[in-house]
Amino acid sequence: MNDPKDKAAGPVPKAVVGRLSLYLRELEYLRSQGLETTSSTHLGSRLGITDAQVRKDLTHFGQFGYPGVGYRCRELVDRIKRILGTDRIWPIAVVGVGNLGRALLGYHGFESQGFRIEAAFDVEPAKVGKHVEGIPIHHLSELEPVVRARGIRLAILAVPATAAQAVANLLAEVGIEGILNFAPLTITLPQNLSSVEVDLAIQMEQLTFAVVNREQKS
Amino acid sequence: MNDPKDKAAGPVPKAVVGRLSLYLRELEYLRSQGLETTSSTHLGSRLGITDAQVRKDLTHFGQFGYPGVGYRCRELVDRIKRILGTDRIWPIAVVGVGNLGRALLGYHGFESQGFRIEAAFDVEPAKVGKHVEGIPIHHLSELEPVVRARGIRLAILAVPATAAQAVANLLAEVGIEGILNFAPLTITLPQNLSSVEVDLAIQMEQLTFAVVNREQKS
DNA sequence: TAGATTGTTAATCGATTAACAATC
DNA sequence: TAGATTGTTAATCGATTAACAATC
Repeated sequence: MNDPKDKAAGPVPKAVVGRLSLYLRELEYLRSQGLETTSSTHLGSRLGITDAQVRKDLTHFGQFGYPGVGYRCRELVDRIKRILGTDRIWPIAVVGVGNLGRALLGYHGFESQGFRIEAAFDVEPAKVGKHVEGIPIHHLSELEPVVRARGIRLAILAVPATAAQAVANLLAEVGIEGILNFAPLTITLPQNLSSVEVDLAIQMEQLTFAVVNREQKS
Repeated sequence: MNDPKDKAAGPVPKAVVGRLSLYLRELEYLRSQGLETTSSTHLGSRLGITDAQVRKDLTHFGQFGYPGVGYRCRELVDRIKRILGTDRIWPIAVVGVGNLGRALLGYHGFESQGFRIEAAFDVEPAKVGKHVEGIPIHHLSELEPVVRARGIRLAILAVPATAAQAVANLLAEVGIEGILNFAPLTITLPQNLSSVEVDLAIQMEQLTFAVVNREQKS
């Protein structure tokens, strides 16, 4: 059942996991184009990654390729999904139904990757009880029973920055294991809880830096 | 006017720029708490960054600190903003007014960091001509005149994946210099155009990987 | 077989950390 | 002054790339 080849031997650098997702995305694209096999060179080229890097990254998790042939797209997709944990459906809770939260409830880019938003939470009476995109909005006080009933392990945190730490604490209490945090601040969490930060203003700043400093590069 | 100390000598690693944004965010928080000075140790601690790293990062751009004293928060905020290019207001165009685009039009996390969404674009007749959050939605064919009239240099790409490359080409044609890309694919761009990718499904995958592989870490 | 491409080792490169003289 | 903290150099660590025998 659990092919040991899919388990990493040592600790895996974060950068490698990020590239794994890129490989997965690219492989799914290649498959949609009708390709059955690909090579490390081909796979990396559009992503700006060298062939050696692609092979090295994959060997963290086992052997996936066929010398002289390359990689079978379908097989590699399955393997990477298993490594990332997206070979199953993850029910998700969205906490905070403001502009961003509402958009995420309607975002269709999650489904195909194994994520299903099952419940939303807010504290505003005007929102509680309504449905958005078919997803029920519960009061935050309902968090624990809903999370338990639905087997939700991951949450998207889309509340205002001022409320983020308190809500994060609550998520930790009810046993949530991973948080995708859109609030623009560092939240402190118990170490048995993982988080990934998405700070949109910071992403924009990376862009302005690149634009402002471009002249020097060329 | 342009203090040469704010210019990097050599090329700056991408990771350094990312941390610069984190320092900025943390410094603004510290200021909101009433602190006037801080130290490399203090600044890095909440971010999980060593004092040596903080100092090293900053010295890429000049000397900002006072031995024995630390860094003056206000001064360092101003300096980092100048480095990132956010010491001014950047007018932004949002292209694609679906769920995500609409949320971004109402997202208030941009304003305080120097970004102002000035115009939105779509091709759906039902949307064109309307206003969302006070921002006018133009037809995509109006891109060039609006971008020129408003001095827009940056765009947020929030169109479906299938349209992303074509719209990106259009953005390049009208002279946009930077793109924040929410479409889950690699777009190819002329090299005088920078882009930053935000793929939400990939962020979720980083989270599932962390959750699924946590046991091994401890 | 010849050609292609893997997995892996060794070499290179770059980034992080430790240490400390200089400074306030 | 003594204490604190910087900027910077040298040492360490880790990640990327190059090269190539093994394999299909």
